[in-house]
Amino acid sequence: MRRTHRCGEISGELLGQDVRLQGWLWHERDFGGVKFLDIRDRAGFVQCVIDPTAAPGAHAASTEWGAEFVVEIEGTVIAREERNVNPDLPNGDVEVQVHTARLLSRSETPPFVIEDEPRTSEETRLRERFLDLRRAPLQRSLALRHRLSMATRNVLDAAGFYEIETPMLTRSTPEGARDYLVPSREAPGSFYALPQSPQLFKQLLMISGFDRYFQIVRCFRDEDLRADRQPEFTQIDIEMSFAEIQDVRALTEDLMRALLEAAGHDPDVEFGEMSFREAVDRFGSDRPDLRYGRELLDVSGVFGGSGFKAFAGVVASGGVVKALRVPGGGAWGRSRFDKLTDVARDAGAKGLVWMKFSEGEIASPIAKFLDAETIDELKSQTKLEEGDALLIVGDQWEPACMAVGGLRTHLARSEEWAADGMRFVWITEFPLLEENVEAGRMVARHHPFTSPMVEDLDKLETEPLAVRAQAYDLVLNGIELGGGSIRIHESEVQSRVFSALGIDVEEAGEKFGFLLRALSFGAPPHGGIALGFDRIVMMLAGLDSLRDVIAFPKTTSASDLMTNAPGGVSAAQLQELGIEVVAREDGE
RNA sequence: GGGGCCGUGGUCAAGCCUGGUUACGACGCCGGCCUGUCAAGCCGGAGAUCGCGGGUUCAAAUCCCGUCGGCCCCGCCA
Repeated sequence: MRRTHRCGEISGELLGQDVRLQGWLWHERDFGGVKFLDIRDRAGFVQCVIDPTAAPGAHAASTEWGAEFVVEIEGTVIAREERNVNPDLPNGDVEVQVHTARLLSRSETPPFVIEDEPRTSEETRLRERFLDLRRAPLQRSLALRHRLSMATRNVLDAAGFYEIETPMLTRSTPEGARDYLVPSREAPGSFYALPQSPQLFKQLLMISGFDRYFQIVRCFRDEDLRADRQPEFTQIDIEMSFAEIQDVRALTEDLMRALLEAAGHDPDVEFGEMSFREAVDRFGSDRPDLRYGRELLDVSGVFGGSGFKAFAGVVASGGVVKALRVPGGGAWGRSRFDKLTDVARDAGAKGLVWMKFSEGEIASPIAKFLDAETIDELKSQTKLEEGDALLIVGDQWEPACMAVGGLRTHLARSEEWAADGMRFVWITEFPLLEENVEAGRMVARHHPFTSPMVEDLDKLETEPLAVRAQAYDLVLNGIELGGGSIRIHESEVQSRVFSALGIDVEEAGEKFGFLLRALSFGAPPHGGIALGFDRIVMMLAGLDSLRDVIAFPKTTSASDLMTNAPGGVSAAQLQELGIEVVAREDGE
């Protein structure tokens, strides 16, 4: 017999109705006589009451039940007496008076209690993920995830986009992250790569004339993980033809507003815009969190001719001196500043100079190098007030900004600077290329198919690092939600970019020949964006770990504690693939 | 690749720094009592190779070395 309602759907609107419920026995409260059962399903739970005199059969049947048994009860929805109402529950004003009770499935004693706030380790939760997923917060996360994916499809369908699937078994290409490889049985020694993104395929779809494409698609990157990074993750991948930056951005903003609405947030948000240069200069980050100010201050002028030779030298050689004013920092002791020095070093600084203003006195390790006039100027330029501290780094522009930006981000977390809210900002005008010290050559900052800004095209050969890209990132509260670009649609420009990247004609032909060939057959101008779907769900759910919005996530070492993946395979499987596993030498 | 924190009954966790009788406690579990609770309550009970391996010591959960696993961060990754 089928259920008549979900447990969480029982409410005052059903008073007097007979219902049949099927769900998991959550809590049981047995008073010897009257007994309460909370029956739970994905919609919520409802209290069911068994009166031993009115329903002796049900009372007897339920005596052997335990937590997480799957049960069926039939009963009548009744109002609770005034004194028994639980105002903390959505349906705490009613209960189900049980007539009959039936066991559908037994349960072992669960390793942990299913409850909203888990009193167990994440390790145990991941090992027993099927039980962890029964918890209401995860049920809510995945329900939200579903609503957001539906909203995405609705918005993009209405805007004329086709959802088209692209291969999961593709080929490894240079650039970007490390690939996950899949060995070929037909061609031993050859490998497929799982896609880092469908980048090339979506461009080919544009060249094929599909005009507007999207896909909610799994991507794979074999790199070290973080709370906001999983080895496999989901992107909302979008590409459109005959589009310029503003078209992609406007569409993305429409989509984000729809997603905010679907998640129950105010969709009336502003999308700021800031060039990469401005973001680094003001916030020391290419993904600034605008929920708090604390902008970087440029004090190069103060230190330029000062007695502190290290900074004076930096300024003389074209560098800058950047400072962060920290209210409350005047009370900090030496050890706190030492820790911040470590933070600054992690962020690339050679060192950190601090200065604090407390009880009318300036204290700083470099105070003895500065005359009173310089200190006064520093105080007035930074609007330094009693109780503040200054954190100061001198270096070339980008490393100096990024180091102070690292301090800003670090202190924002420990000092809880961020206010509530959703602060979106587009970061634009990224450098097309950047220097990769390890590789000893240029690499694409976004990817090698990104179009340079037209006005910078001439510098591609002469001053490549000054070339800006038609690329843009969408940042929300300091988290990068995604990024995209207008692509190169002329094979001649593509060849010049490959050349700037140090990819020779032969290599380009071997790895990307199909793209270059496609570009030569009439490629429309096109561009797009890829948004991190897991991150969007995480942000809109107000969570801070991707693992809480993915049904079956992996650990920071890319393993699945439930299935124990990755695992070994049989010798026969390896032989079929022509693969031999060799022991890794120590120290490698 | 590097740094930090952690691993003790089914679960969470104290003890570890300063080595020494039966390893504190809570939740859960089992038994009993209880007719209005909602993390029900009260009484009683069972349950632990202290992640694994080695070392130091008369003696190791505790100190040392290695290793495996989890979390956070840097590098890496968009």
